[in-house]
Amino acid sequence: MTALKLLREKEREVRRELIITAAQKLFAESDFRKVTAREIARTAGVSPGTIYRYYKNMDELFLDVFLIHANEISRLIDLEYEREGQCSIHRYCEIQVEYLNENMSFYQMMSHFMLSGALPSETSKKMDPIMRRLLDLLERVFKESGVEKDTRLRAHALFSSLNGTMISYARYPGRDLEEIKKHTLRLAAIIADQFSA
Amino acid sequence: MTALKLLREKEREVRRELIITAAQKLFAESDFRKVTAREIARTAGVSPGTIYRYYKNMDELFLDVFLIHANEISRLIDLEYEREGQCSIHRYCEIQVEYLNENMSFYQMMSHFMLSGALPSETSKKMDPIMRRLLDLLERVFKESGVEKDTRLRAHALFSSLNGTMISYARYPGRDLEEIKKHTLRLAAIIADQFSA
Amino acid sequence: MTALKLLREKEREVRRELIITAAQKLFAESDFRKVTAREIARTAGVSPGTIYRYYKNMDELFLDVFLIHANEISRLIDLEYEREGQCSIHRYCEIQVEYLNENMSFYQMMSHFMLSGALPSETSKKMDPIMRRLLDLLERVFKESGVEKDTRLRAHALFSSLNGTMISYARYPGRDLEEIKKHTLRLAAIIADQFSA
Amino acid sequence: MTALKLLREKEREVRRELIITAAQKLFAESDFRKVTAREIARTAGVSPGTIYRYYKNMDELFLDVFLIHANEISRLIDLEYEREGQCSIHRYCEIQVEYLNENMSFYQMMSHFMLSGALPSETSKKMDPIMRRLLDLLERVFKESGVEKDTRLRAHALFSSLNGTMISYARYPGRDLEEIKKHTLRLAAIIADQFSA
DNA sequence: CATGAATGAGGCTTCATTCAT
DNA sequence: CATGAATGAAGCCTCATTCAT
Repeated sequence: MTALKLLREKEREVRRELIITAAQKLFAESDFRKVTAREIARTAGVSPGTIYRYYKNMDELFLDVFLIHANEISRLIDLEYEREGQCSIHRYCEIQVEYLNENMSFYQMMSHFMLSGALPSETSKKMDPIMRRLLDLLERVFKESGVEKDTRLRAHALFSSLNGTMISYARYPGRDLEEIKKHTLRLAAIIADQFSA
Repeated sequence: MTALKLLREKEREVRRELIITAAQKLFAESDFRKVTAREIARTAGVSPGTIYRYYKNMDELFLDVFLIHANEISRLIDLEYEREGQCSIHRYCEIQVEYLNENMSFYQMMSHFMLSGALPSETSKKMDPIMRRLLDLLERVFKESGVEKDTRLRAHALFSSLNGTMISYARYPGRDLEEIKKHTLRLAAIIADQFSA
Repeated sequence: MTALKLLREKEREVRRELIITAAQKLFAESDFRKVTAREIARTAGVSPGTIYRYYKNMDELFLDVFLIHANEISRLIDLEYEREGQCSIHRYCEIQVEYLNENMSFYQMMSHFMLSGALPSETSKKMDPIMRRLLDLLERVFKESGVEKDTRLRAHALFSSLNGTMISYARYPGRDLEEIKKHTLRLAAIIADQFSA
Repeated sequence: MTALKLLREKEREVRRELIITAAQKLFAESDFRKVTAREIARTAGVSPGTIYRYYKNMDELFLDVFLIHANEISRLIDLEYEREGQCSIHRYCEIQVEYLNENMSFYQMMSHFMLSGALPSETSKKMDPIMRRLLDLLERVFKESGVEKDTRLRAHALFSSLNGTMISYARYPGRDLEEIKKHTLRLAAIIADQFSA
């Protein structure tokens, strides 16, 4: 009885994973706004209708991908603490920008949601705690680096500065991915410098 | 003959202006991605087909609006120099963020282009000199503020940080435009601080 | 063995009842064409698949509801006879129209079936005896009211006239349910008058 | 100038006619609710998108067909007056029922709209005058037949009775179109009788 | 050169029905 | 026999772009 239910839930989780993974894959390949429900379904090996058993609509799926990304960055910071016992502002910037370089859909979606006008309350209800957690981590980084004033505000400023850097240079014409990574990391280092002062 | 030609060109310029102005107006009123070619045509008082005599496609028109915005920021900095004889990093940040607050389509479009994948070479050919001019100005601001090292890189970093700030908080759920302006200006001040160190 | 079988059948009957009742409830709440199989299942507390153990498809379920309605009208006429020993044409019209006012899905479904093109023979096999019984009753009403000629035809005519009245005025724009009831009853009275001549 | 405009309007009218005619043709062939926008477009020899240049949505197209039917009935009555100088209740019923037999989509649509719940105000704004005109005509028929009391109400009652007859017997299982026509005309005659009393 | 009607591919989503468990 | 997740065809409609006038 319970075993069956567990199996069901497991399967559900697996299929959801399938869909999300397919979505992420496609988003990574090109502009996420161009990716269609049908494509995701095909890539995930499910039918279009199935997506809607897991997500009320495409925006919900987008949100999910976005939140996964945000969580992953948090996890990377956690990991840094675990491994090194600390995380400098420099290191934080590096981690975030490296992550963004490899997961462009994150700030693509950030833009998507941020520029979409008022988000449905349900959306922001899901988004808020996860973003808060990320900012908490960043605030901690500041504090442990000796910054005492306006740490929350600085966390906001730094986080969005790094995103802006990516948006501004992510696909700068005439540069390939490797160059862009270098450039954005260089910019990140400068920004880190400034924020460490 | 030549007079006629001039007249023709004049008319052409006027119509182009009409279209651009209509587009800007509509973009300002809402999310630019929701604005349709027909709407722009209607607002401009021309037919949809006419838009395509002036722009190969919608993206070209977007680009034009984008470049106008970039130029306007440059002009604002110029103005500051004319009026005050100087422009501090603080003042620069203030000007840019204020402008962005009132012209959201600028960074909306920046996102649009940056996230669209490789830009057509023609696009970047138009974009480059104008962006370069803006960054030149910002570099000058740095230099005159006593910053000597990595001024170009810092210009890049600052510019994109400010944009990122706007994208991240432009439509923060639950805040009205006035609050957002205040918040982003506060963040801009912090960023300015950091970059002035 | 037999006891078990009986139990099984009992259970089957109960579940069928559950489904039908749920369907009727939902049909009563809104336009029956908008009610989905899933909704019915959910309301009945069964799974969507279960519906198909009892009905080959949705149309069969619709038919069942339709027939229940037809039977209920018959029963109301029977009741009238039991209580009053007679049933005038006027009274008949009143009963039918009152019933239709409270069970709009009846003539909604009548329309549905009648307009669907050729009904499957199985459908009409189920429909025929029940409609015949209703018309028998109405014929009897005519006969006992002293009408002798063409009673069957008149029964047909009266029955469908009353339905038509409802369809034409059921949701007359700008009138509420109470007004519609009044209006249709007034029309029914007129029709009754004509048929009593 | 004006000539061109006139031509344009002419063309517009022609294409609209094309669409409507295609729609009517398809409606006549089967259940109008099953007819899709694509089918209509294909039959009319236009693209799906074109339909939406003429109608805001499918319901508007349905409404147009409906109104055309209503007008045609009115015109048939007018014609009868022109030809015969009068129109008896019998004749009226005959005309309506004959028309309905050949244009089943009329009462299909009547049902569709009537059962759809509150009609959009724009819909009823278009519908009202045309239905009123038809009822005016029918009222005149009553008056000229010597009926003096409740003529409006009787007009309502008669009109909807005839529709109901069609809905109830239009596709009565096991009868072909010719039989149904005969049967409904017979019913119409009876109804006419009653209303003439 | 402007017009603007027509195009038609393609988007999202729904829902009756099936079928493995 | 019930379940309910998955299916996938099919619906409506939008909108950038084209092209005959």
